[in-house]
Amino acid sequence: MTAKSEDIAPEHRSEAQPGITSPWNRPQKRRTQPALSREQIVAEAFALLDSDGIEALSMRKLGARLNAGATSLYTHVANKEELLALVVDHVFGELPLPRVTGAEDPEVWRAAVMESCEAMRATITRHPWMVSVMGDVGMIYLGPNWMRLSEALLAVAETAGFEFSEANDMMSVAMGYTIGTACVEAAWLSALTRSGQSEQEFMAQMMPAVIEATKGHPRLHRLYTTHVPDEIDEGRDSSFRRGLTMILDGIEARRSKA
Amino acid sequence: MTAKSEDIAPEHRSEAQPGITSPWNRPQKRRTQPALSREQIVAEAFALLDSDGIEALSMRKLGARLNAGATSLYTHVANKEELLALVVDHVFGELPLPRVTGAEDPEVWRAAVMESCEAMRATITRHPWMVSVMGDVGMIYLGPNWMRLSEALLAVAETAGFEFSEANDMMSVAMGYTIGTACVEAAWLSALTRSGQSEQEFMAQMMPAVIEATKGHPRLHRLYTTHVPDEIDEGRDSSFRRGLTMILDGIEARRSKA
DNA sequence: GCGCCACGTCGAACACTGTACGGAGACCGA
DNA sequence: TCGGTCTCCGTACAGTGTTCGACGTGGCGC
Repeated sequence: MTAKSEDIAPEHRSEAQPGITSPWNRPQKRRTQPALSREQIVAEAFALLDSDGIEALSMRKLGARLNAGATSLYTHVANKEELLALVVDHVFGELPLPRVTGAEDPEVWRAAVMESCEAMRATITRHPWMVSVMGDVGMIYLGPNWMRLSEALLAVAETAGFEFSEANDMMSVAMGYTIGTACVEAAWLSALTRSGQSEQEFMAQMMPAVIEATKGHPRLHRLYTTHVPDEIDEGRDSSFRRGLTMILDGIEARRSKA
Repeated sequence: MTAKSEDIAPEHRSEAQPGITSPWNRPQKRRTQPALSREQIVAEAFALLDSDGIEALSMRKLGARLNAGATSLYTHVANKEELLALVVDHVFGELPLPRVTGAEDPEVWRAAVMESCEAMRATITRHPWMVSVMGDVGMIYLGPNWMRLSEALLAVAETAGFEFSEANDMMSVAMGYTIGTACVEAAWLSALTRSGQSEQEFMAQMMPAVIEATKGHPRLHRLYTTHVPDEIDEGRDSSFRRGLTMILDGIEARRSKA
């Protein structure tokens, strides 16, 4: 489990009693198998990102959490960017795959796409550091979990009767909207988290700046002062769902026209 | 213009001819006004980002390009994050505002929204570093240029006859889709740029990995092997436009139903 | 004219970062 | 028993963002 002193409790490490060798501090049976693994590293990086955010993830801190040296990680991971790519795909692994069976029914495929998009959005907003990461990591669209999800969505669209290129269009529109919206929301949420305040407090504190900034912009002024406050949290959920519904309407209309 | 030697051409700097004082190298009229300005710094950061990418932007390098010390920047900008926020809004300043007049005509408002979204997407893909930046910078939605644009889009929707909250929904759907799509594209483009190859070369080199990754995913395999190659560049443009059209269809349908 | 103060600039320093390199130890097959 | 290979990690390097204090200058009150 640990790397520096395998299977020995911390209080019995050789550093604690230098020079003396006893049955308790003598390193025994060292490393029959690698102490670190890629999965372990990715999982711990994930946990660190979730608890302390993106700026807290350094190779040294991650190594420390694994009871390992910073440079040990490089035998399992090429560099930090690759690690981040692995973590992102790991997160996508949390997402449930949409059900394909029965997708001939418009109600069913719409619900399937809707659920997938909502799950994706929930995942991104639950792990707001993903927004920073996705910008730095160019290639995440070849990760196994992302591919599984894409394939399943294409299968849903195909079963629903979409032409191949239509299915592709549908998927990129729905996912594009989902990712864009979720990223904007996540940026807000991570600013919120960094401030350490509740959303109400944060907005109250932000209010003077908002009023100043919306000077000369009556519609935005109205939007920020009257519209936002009364639908603070699930307002975002329903807004997202409304948008996605409109998009699916557009997709369906286009198909029935053809 | 420069900080170390104001208004003296580079070839006449005192470092070039140490000891000798002549009318050309003698520092004259030192600093009647601050040598650096926020606008200057933002503009130079913008240029540096465009030419060398996000990882090349450091306070020291930026200072050097302005013939100034790194720490001098901090009198004009609180920290790097604030600088990035300023740069992002500076980029949004490039965007043309949509024309509001005549937006009662469905053809007109659709074209206006379309043009704004296409301009936004073009800007993000032309400056791919924006993707990395938007993740780190929480608060960019109070920048003057972003506000100008949002207000104008709301005005278009209002003129088109949308209810206030409908107008807001429309804007967030269209912009969410645009930002999401553009970010995905920009991530690809910046990976492409980093590789230093043409898109064809890059894809050819990537092909084995793609084929490996799409094993067991027949639809993705077909998508990546037959669909992409023949629409390499403006394929993305037309794909984006198709998606946006479908979205606007959905928006319009929802409105006429109500 | 003189003194003073505020302001913009910057060198040095601090605490960190990612990662290349080489050594050290332990396992496995011969 | 002897390499060879694999994993781990201490050290080191080049860089990062940012703080602090010093320094020179220009403008202002007197």
